[in-house]
Amino acid sequence: MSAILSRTKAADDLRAFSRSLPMALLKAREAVMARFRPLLREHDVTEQQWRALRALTTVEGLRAGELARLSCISMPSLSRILKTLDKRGLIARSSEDSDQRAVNIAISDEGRRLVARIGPHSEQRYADIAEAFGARRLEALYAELDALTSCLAVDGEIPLPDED
Amino acid sequence: MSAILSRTKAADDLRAFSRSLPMALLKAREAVMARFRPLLREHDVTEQQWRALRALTTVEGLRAGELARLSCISMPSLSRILKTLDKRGLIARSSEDSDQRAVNIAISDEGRRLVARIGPHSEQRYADIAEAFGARRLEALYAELDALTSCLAVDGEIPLPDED
DNA sequence: GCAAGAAACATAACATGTTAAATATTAACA
DNA sequence: TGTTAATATTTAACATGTTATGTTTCTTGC
Repeated sequence: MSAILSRTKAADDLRAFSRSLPMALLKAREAVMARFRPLLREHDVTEQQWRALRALTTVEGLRAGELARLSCISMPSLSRILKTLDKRGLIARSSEDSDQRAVNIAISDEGRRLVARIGPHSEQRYADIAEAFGARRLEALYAELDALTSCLAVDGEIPLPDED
Repeated sequence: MSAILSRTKAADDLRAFSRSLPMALLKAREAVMARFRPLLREHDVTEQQWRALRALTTVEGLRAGELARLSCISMPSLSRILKTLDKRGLIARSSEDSDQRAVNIAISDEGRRLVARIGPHSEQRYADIAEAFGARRLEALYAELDALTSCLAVDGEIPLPDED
């Protein structure tokens, strides 16, 4: 019976372990990304490269720090990613006149074409997810995720974009 | 006025961009992990090492593949992590008699002591999050995340642990 | 039994995450 | 003005994620 008891205890602990918030978020993200990764891979861009390019299509001429915040990529990673995107001719970098430290980044025509090629497919996959899970339900999940994020945000932290 | 128009358009696109499910999940996860990382760092374990150790306390004697699934770590990563944990004397590896390919992994006494030291603090941070966000609300979020994950799971995919 | 295929891990190669430190430039201020 | 502190970005070092491939060990069909 000790065997049974310990087995039961193990099962309970396991359930507790599986009920970890970071892991729940990780699994959900992984499930979502599984729908996008093949598409991005077909076009030889990584998830992060895609996020950066996508952000660059929304605002012309971003500074590195701004891009990092918008695309949720850490500066060290972004620094490497920009090097790659630059080599591939998908972006252009230029230093700012008013502040020589700053780097201005703009998407190139080729980068824009790449986004234009991938974009529609990405939107389609996104629509598939919304349909499978329920559009309304998905909106509610967004709201809860945003709430959790801002609820846990420390003062010095990056806030969510204004929801005016 | 063209400037105003383009600015408005950019703002709209930006909002659409920020409304990306992968990024919402990423931000939420990041906000949560920000509460745990300092603790883990204090004890010189990474997030993934912690997940592996924690899983190993729930079931004695796991095979590598099982541990990978339970802790949501890919086999290549786990392979490296186990090497590290082994070197640090936190786990023990042994080959299985019935199947020479399989590797049995067990947490060591020292590993168990480490988990015992960190565990309570981790639980405390977890409780803090539950209090800040609302315990009930957090449970609901779990349920939605699990639902999203299984909703998007492809057939060959790893299912969620049984919720009997 | 044995050869072909599957399974369980390990390794390799490249990209990214995380932390700390370096570099260059600007701002602040005594 | 010159020295110090702060800012923007980069680089370094190490750990992990992702994909592909290698290795060993079962399994299966013949």
